[in-house]
Amino acid sequence: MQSLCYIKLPHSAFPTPHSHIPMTTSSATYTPAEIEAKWQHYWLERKTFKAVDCDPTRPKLYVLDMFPYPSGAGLHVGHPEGYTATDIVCRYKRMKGFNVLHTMGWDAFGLPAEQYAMETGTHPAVTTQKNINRFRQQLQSFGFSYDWDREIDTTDPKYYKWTQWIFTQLYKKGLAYKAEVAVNWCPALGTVLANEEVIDGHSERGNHPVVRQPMKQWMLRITQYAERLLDEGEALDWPAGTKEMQRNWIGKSTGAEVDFQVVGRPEKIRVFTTRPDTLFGATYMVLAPEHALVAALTTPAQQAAVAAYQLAAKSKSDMDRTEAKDKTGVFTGSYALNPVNGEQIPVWISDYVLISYGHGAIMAVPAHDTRDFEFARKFNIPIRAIIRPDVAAAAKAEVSVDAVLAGTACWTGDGEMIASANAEVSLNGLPVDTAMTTICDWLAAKGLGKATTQFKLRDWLFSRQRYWGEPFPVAHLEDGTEKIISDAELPVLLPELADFKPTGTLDPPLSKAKEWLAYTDPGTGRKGLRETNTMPQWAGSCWYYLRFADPHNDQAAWDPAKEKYWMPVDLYVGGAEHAVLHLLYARFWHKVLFDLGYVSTPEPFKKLVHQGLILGISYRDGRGFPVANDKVAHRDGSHFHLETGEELVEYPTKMSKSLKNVVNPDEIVGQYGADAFRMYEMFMGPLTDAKPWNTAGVEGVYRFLHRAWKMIVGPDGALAPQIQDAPLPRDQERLLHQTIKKVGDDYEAMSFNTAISQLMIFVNEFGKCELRNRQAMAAFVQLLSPMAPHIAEELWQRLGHADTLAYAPWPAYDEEKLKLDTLEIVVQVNGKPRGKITVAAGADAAAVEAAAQADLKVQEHLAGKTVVKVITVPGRLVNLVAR
RNA sequence: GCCGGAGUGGCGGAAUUGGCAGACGCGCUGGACUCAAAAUCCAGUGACCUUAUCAGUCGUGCGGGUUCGAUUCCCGCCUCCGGUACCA
Repeated sequence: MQSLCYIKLPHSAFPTPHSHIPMTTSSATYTPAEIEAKWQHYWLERKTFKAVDCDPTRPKLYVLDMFPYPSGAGLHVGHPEGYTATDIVCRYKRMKGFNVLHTMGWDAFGLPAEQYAMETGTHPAVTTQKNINRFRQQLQSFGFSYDWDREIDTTDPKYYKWTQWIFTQLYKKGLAYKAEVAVNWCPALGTVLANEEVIDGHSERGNHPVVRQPMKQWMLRITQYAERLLDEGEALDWPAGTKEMQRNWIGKSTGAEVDFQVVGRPEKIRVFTTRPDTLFGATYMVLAPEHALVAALTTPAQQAAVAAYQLAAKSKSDMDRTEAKDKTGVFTGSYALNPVNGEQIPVWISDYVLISYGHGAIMAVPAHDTRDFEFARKFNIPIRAIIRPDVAAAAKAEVSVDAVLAGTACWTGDGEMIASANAEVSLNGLPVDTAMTTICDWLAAKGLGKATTQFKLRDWLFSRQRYWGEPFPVAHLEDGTEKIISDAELPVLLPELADFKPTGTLDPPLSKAKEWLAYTDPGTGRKGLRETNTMPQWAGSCWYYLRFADPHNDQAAWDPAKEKYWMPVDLYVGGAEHAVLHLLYARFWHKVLFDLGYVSTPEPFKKLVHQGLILGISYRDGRGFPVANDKVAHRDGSHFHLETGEELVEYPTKMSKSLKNVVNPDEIVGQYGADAFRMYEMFMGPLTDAKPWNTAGVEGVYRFLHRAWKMIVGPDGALAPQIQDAPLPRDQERLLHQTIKKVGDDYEAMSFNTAISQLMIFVNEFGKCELRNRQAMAAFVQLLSPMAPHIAEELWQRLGHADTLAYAPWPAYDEEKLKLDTLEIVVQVNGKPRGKITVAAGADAAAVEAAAQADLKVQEHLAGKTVVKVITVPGRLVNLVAR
């Protein structure tokens, strides 16, 4: 493919268009509303933050926010937290010379819009557009430096055309298939429900019973990528916890599969076990109730009990099953042969064995597995110890070795193999790993089993019985064949249905679109029906970061040259709630696209950061019950119940409508301005920590911005008279250079709260000074600008600069100027600080030590003692150890 | 239960490699300005002891340990938050 890439001149090379908002302001006081409108207008109109494709002259930086679902409620204070952090990084890096890609879009397909539509009769497309407009307006009011020309919307046919195209790529690679899968079917509502809409086996709305109903579903073979998703995730610069969660989700375990011959029948039961070394301890087997062999293995006498159990299991959701604390099960009446010792062991069914993992059947070793132990105890099945517990380990775990050997206690730890031998092989006395390979070799030689690997990860259920999603590019032809829609026929438009309510049958809403449903193959003229399932919300968010590299391309999903230039995403910031699903699905698609040669990197997101939750302030009474904020009176720093007068305790919780502790960012911006809002969000604490919102805290940064303003703007609106070109005194110069270093280092580390502290220290000092060097003021404004860009642009302009400061080179600091002439050294006696001495910066250890010993206070503490040791930390302290 | 993260003043938080705990901000107290208030500015603000100063003792969830020295490292616990759920 030929590159569509071209080099554009930076925006400043073009003449500036006219403007309706005055581009010079002269007010003497800090008026956030006025200057924020002015600069937001300026940036939008001049496209200040346009990312330049394939610019070879600058290093690129792709900084991505998790794009929001544009809900009807608008943004809450949690959204702008991560967005502010990335905006600071972007603005900082532009000044450091990077070509920054920073974009925003809308993950706009999904359930809430459809539900809202059904309640109000408004079409989801209408609600979605309205919500998007609101979100865009809100995000622009924060002054985020997005390249708005790259805005994308997953519900736009120009976008989902390519979502469908990627599906065709997966399909052609054999990674998409249909399978019978149980869905949550609610007969009363006549619809299929998503897992999150089902609570305790009942529908979230209406509380109607929900049953598990098998249905043909599209599945994606993510399991084929399990190993690579695991291995290639290791090296990523992601939070360790997130990588760990993905590892657990993928859930690789190594072990063996073993065949057990059914007694008196031709069938074999295949099981997966991670502990083939415990085969001699297997005293029964368990099949999942849904296992295909259950019918064949059930003896006439057990028929009724087995059927009843199967029925009960069917009506339970996975959740119900796992919440059951007591083990349940039914004997099938059949026996199988333990391959290592030829013993006949009973075959049971129980819902503690899951049909979807391994082979849906297990060998049970009750002596050394807690679940099997509980089951065996309940049903009086023999328990045979084949590991003698390590004495020390057993003592530590408070488990009696004798009890284990007697089969009255369970031991899952290490120990010595016993009673594990047949005529051909013995595991007795072997360590676990050797026993494992020994038995696997024996099983393989006898054709009874082999070493193998299993994953917890399942294939991805990819279809939804919903209206508001991407239609599948698939048609079912009259001759029974399935056709994947050709690229030329894409997009398959979502029909504009007026009625998209559930059909009352298992057919999805799209089956109501009669005209749309009829499909004729443009090549062969063959007729058929379109697929009526839609894709899940994950689909659009699986690749949006790629589209941002080339959002308007109608010839391809993206231009390879642009993809190669911008990818991978250098920094991705978003909530930890997406740690597994979104991030794993996106990695999966990316690897498929990589294998197909459409993208240039095997991993999409180089560095990942999760912002912490912003909590609301809540109150609870003496019994610990929460009290909604509108029922709380505040007096003298204490909190009381409006009705009962009881004193309440303040504590942080997740913001919720019911507690009335949700903070609306629009109100904060309206009252204090976007700059104060942004700074407070960053000042609350470390980005990744959960932290409580306290509106009083906004006052602090708001006051700081006022002080910063007054440091530079005089009472008449002109520059403060203290601002001059005279050189900086030594102390001020040191503070300036310290501040440049500290703020830059903190931005690199995304430690914004400490950068703000340093800027506050700077203003506290310089605000007092009668001489304020103009260059120092300009540098300060630049340091401030990533966090508070509006006030910074305004002050920059007033300091005499004609152009935006967005690309003004970041100030440099001089290591030499950070140094102090004299140092204050702490003198400790036996580790306790007892005095301070002032020494010249270059003083040698002996001189410092002598000065320390000479200090009067130190001498008091040394009285009657002998200094036996002196520890000197250069430039910091002297510790005199005395006896 | 398992996995991950965190416990520091009245509150949010800071502290480089183990080197003055509490930067910065909120709140509070006192003062200046004002007819008064708000705003602003100045000073103080971990606890205890002391009339106060100077000084001293204690202090980073709890109990131990290593070290001249521990918020930081090690061992054992407690509490809170997030994730996960019988994965053989």
